[in-house]
Amino acid sequence: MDHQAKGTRKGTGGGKGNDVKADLIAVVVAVTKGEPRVLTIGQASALPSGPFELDHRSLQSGLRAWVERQTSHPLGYIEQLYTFADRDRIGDELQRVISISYLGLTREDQTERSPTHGWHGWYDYFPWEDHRSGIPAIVPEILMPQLQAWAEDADDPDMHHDRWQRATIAFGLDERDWNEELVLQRYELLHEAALVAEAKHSGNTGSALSIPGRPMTADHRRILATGIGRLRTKIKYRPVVFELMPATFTLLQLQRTVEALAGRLVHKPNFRRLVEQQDLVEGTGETMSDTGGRPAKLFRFRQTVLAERTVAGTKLPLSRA
Amino acid sequence: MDHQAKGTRKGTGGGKGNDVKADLIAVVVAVTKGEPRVLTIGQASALPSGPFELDHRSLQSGLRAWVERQTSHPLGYIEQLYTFADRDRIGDELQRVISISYLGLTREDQTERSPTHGWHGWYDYFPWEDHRSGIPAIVPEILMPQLQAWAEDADDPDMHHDRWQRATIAFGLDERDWNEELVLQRYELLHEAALVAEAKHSGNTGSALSIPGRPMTADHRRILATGIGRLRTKIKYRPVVFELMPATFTLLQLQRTVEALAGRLVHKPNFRRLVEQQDLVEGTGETMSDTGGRPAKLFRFRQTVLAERTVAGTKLPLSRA
DNA sequence: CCAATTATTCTCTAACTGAGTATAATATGA
DNA sequence: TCATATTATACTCAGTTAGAGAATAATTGG
Repeated sequence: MDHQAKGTRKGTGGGKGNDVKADLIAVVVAVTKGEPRVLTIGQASALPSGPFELDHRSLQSGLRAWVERQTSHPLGYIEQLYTFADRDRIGDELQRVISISYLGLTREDQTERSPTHGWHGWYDYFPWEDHRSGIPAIVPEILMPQLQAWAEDADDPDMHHDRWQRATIAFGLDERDWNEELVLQRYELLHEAALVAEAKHSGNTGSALSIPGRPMTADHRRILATGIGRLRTKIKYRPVVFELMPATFTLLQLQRTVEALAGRLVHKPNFRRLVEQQDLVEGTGETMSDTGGRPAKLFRFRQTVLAERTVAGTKLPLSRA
Repeated sequence: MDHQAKGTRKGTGGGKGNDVKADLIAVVVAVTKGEPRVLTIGQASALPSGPFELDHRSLQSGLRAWVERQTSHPLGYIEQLYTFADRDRIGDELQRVISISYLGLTREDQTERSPTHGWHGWYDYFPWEDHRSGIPAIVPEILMPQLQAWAEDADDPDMHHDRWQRATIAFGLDERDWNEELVLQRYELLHEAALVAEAKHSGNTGSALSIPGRPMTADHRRILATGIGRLRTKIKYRPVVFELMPATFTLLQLQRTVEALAGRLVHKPNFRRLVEQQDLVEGTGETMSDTGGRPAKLFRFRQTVLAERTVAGTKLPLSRA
């Protein structure tokens, strides 16, 4: 009954039939005591989220409002991640839901502890992603056999080959090395192979017991994977670790934070060299008497770097072993 | 220009008034005869777009449907860019519009020419972005003086300094070199300084005549800037140029395409070295008698690379001069 | 055949990376 | 007190890569 919008909109326009709900959803990350953690609500199984409302000034401010309402935790740096509109996000209504996801970085507020929200180590959700102490046992012992079985379960040889190749690429098998950025690819592969709890459409082949990692509501774990992947990529070329560090810190603390995010260790002397060469930090003059050993100099980030944040090339060395 | 927006306010069926319209909008790029071009509709002043509808299977397929309906041009590779929900995207209705933008890569169909759509060189919209023949005159002669004036127009010294610093970073002044990826930052800077036609809120200081680049509807030019920036970043580490090339090509053609996108020239021998070292291409055995001179070998992309597209590190050398 | 033009291959140097070693400054405990 | 463990910090070195330029090859057009 209502078409022919004059000028403004072409095709099917003014009708309510195509209206959607827009959800804002946040992956909020902090690193506490060398562990990367994510802000959750409910039983640690959901990310903070809520509808985009008319009185939100922008998507960003709407997101901030929701996170602060649900967790009373203020947000610093945020950046858009991805917009989803999957079929399986529709409830029993006919209406669709669009999810606009964001990545946020903060420092964890150590004082307060609330029943409405919590911080959880992100490797609880992705145990195969932490390679700081070598390849986690779960990879060769559980994931690879299951993925191989899944590949062999394919209909034709081409599909078999394709599945297995994707697995080897994603998990860095034969000759290839582990690429810590492929967090999303790995999760989606496991999802496709029905090895994560969220994938329970068709016949679950009794492998339910070996399903790895803590699951989340709806597609929240996929969104978390997106956020982790983005952050792992980003720390390599933009100085965003800042947002996760206290005002002053030792170089080892900085290194441990990077390692926590990347899920792999870096070569200490090379790390220092790069950080100092790039003038990312400056000494405060003070030192810190840490856990036994020579006291470490304290550093802070240089203001200039923050100013040029949009541009600066902050190559952090992420080497093997 | 308004229609009798029925039920769009508080009582949309099933909704509480927070429903939104979701628009899909596409930056479709091709490179023809060494010029990067973008697919437009209308008077070359709008990008293909349309509402996300209930019968679209996904955001991607909805976008494909709209582009093909409006331009009868099929899309190959597409990737999500960004989701906007600005105030100024609202018409005079109360309802909001969310724009989900995508980047698409194709080859231009040389045969057909239609009145409903067209291809336009993207440097028409961003004349300051093409540095293939050195710094365009418009930068030192028009943009920098205007930006300086804008900086000096600031309220306090801090703001002055901040504005000018952003300008020097974005346009690669004193000591810094031009960073071709900062397309969006530059456009937003010019927008903020009211140097582009789209920024006509407050008093336009008579500089209307010198406003550079062809404007677009609403914020389409900003979305185009986002797409160009993303593409310029991406060609450096992922083999996406493929999508823009014919089945076989010479190495110089490949180089010219990269240069067209990046808006800067590269060193020919180094370019070849990198492309060949990485096994991106393989010779077809044939050669091409080009425009006078030694015939060039023809190449095609290797299948393996396409398979590993998600992972491969395709470093293209983008040097100065 | 000569000049112009483009393709292709090589060379050289500076910079950067990955990895390992050496030295310095503190705490701890025999 | 002094050796030892522990962490911080500095230095070295080989292999690789990046930027730039030179040299050679195969054409076309006079």
